[in-house]
Amino acid sequence: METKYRCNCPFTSALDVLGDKWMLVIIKQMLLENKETFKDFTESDEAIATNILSSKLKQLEEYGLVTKSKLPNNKKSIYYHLTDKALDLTPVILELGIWSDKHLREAHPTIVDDDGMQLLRTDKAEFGRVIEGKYREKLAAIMAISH
Amino acid sequence: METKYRCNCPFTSALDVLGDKWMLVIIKQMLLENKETFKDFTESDEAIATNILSSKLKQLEEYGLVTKSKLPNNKKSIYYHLTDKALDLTPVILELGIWSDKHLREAHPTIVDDDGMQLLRTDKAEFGRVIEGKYREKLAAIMAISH
DNA sequence: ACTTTTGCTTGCATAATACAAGTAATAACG
DNA sequence: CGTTATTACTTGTATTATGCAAGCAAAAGT
Repeated sequence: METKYRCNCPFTSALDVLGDKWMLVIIKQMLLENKETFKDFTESDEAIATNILSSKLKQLEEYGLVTKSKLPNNKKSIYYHLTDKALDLTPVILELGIWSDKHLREAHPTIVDDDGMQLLRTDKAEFGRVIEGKYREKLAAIMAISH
Repeated sequence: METKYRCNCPFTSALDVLGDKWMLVIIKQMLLENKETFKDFTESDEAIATNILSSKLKQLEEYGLVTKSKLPNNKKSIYYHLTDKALDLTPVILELGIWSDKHLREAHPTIVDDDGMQLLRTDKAEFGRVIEGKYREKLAAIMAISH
């Protein structure tokens, strides 16, 4: 893969990497929904096809947004996790959620509105700290035992 | 057009609307680069094809992100502008820019780094206020004379 | 041993995007 | 007034991205 950047605009360049149907969704699933393995992703609500998932995970790796590891007690499963570069996309994802919460409910009334969304609405920074903290904890645990 | 939302996740739903190669780029061009007419867009660095531009502008209208107007002294040009719903995407666009600034320069060294980017880096909130303020001013001027 | 699970790949269908050309309605110019 | 240029598109075709179904090898479970 060799990304063709459309131009020198930083905003457009970000979208050259992330502007498709799946990249940010997969990152969100890892960050917010504890998805770690191939199977986890295939079972998610978004129902990504396995060939797309496979190719997107490869792209994410090439961009340095995702790394893989195996756990010693499980030779079958591969664990995917986010790098710091991907964790720095947290604000982008949060802002998308805030916008969605405010503007998409009219067209799409069944969008979830749980405690998490309420926290995001009332204290975005705290929401960000909480999820990033949780993710880093989990990551540390996995890294400690993976090889 | 009838958007198929993949699921009830607010983040994914935002990407059902915005997650493609062009939607956020066009919004950015209007917000940050004073693009207003069909011609403006075709002449931009991103070099969008006219058929894509046409279909994306239609989508943006249908989503309530863009409206059109004509100026009394010009029967040829159609002026496209952002709605409040689209202006609320400013934080998303800024966060994409911040991420790009921090992480994409290595892979794509020619990304611009001007006064605007410096302000974005050092004072995101101020950057947001400035560009949104400027846009609203311009919009008010156009609205005052359009029919 | 046999079956199931996991992490993929392959083949084919459809949808999104790209490129080139053409068109109708203005507007500008001689 | 007639000719040319500009603007906002559409149409046709090629290429790329995504979707769906099936298959497959390695590991795990029974």
